[in-house]
Amino acid sequence: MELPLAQDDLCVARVPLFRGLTRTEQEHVAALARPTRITRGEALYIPGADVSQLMVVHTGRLKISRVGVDGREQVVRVLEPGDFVGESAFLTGARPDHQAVALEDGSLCVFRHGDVAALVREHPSIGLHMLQELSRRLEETEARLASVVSLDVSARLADYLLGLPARRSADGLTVRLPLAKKDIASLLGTTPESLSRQLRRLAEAGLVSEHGPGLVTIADVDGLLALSGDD
Amino acid sequence: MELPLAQDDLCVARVPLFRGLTRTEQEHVAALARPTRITRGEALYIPGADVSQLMVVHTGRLKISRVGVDGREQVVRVLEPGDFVGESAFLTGARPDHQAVALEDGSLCVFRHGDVAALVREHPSIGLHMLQELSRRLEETEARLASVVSLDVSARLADYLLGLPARRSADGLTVRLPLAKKDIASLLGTTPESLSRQLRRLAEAGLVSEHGPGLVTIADVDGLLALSGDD
DNA sequence: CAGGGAGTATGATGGGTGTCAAGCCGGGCG
DNA sequence: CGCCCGGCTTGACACCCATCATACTCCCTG
Repeated sequence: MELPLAQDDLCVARVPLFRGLTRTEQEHVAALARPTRITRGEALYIPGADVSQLMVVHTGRLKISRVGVDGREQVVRVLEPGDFVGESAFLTGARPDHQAVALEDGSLCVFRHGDVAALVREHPSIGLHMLQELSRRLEETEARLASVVSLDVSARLADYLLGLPARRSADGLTVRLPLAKKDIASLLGTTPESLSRQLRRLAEAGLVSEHGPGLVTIADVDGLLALSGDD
Repeated sequence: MELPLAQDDLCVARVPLFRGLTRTEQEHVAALARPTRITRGEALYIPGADVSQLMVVHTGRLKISRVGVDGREQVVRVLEPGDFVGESAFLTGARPDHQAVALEDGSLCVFRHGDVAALVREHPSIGLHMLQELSRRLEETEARLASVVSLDVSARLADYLLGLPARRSADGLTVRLPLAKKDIASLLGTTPESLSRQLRRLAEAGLVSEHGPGLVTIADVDGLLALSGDD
């Protein structure tokens, strides 16, 4: 019984949702969590499913996406460790119009909605953290909407690259693309073809260069900044 | 002292945020509210302002919009009575990158952030209602993002018209456009010119017709549905 | 190891729509 | 009352970008 307990503990401790709780409170929360393994490509739920749990990502990443009437996929968001899904069913009772797929093997902490409701009432700070997270997501989505409407693909791509975690390297900053290019294209509201073309343009202009699988080094940060929404 | 109290009371009672509270609790909340009048065209706050209050719309409507680097306005959302703004500053401490302008004369109930925090801790249901509202907004914004990316202007316009509150009339359904057409265009992620053209197309196709100021009657609901995202 | 599917790159092409420009109309303010 | 500004419409034009098609590479699986 030692191992699963330790797992729960980790899950609860790392998550912003439960930050600020005392050790004992965290243990109480952990007792309600059901740890679950996920394998790459696995669908946690599909559109219209009855999601009755709040799922907190422990390790691995999830891709949330819609599928349009024509079957085309639209990436909504990518969940990293500490992020959660399933709150909207919990809050509004609505069925999701999107799906969640594991991008890689990983693990989740799953809570039943009823337990979450009790936790929120017992520990208002959990509700406040959820509010903060939803507010952050809303702002991010509004920003993406604005950029799709007002910026062309190259500007959105420049924005995206500049927003990635970067590492100093010999000839500038090096970033690792966290997603398949087709998914990045979808996130940016464009197609893989357009993304490929624009990335080549940036390379031809000497602003960036690609080496290897998903490794991009930014040679001219100011050049990219000028292309992007500026600010 | 009777009149202002009655105003506060109304404000609190009508708002989903404070639904489910007992009479005494509502009175307690009302005591913290500061009623404020707004006049058409007045800016409640501008980008970068220090918003230290949660504002609940009592009467009238507000337009939330961003202004791009080129000065072009992008409508984010329209607030109706019962809706609120200012929660993001309260939750994350961030300055807004958007502005709020009154679409018409009206009134607000304003709460100081500190009071809101206390209220949420005291009455968890308030926090839950805020969560529900943010979750709803997030879903709406994600839906708009998806539609801008995957639907053309005519489909978005059809969607929009079908989503408006309608009244049965002689030759179909009649809706009243709740916004200036330029604002509707912005909301749909397009330009006034394109909106005007597409609306004319719908009229030429016999699907809709315009009479008077912002009055549109939908002659062929199924025709519009076929144009829109279907479902 | 060979097959196959998915992801990606590149080219050609057409269409939707943003942009610029001009004109119209209505309402608000002086 | 009449000016004038802002919203709206219509037209012409260009261009970005989605689409279709093809080909290449890599990884995974049988």
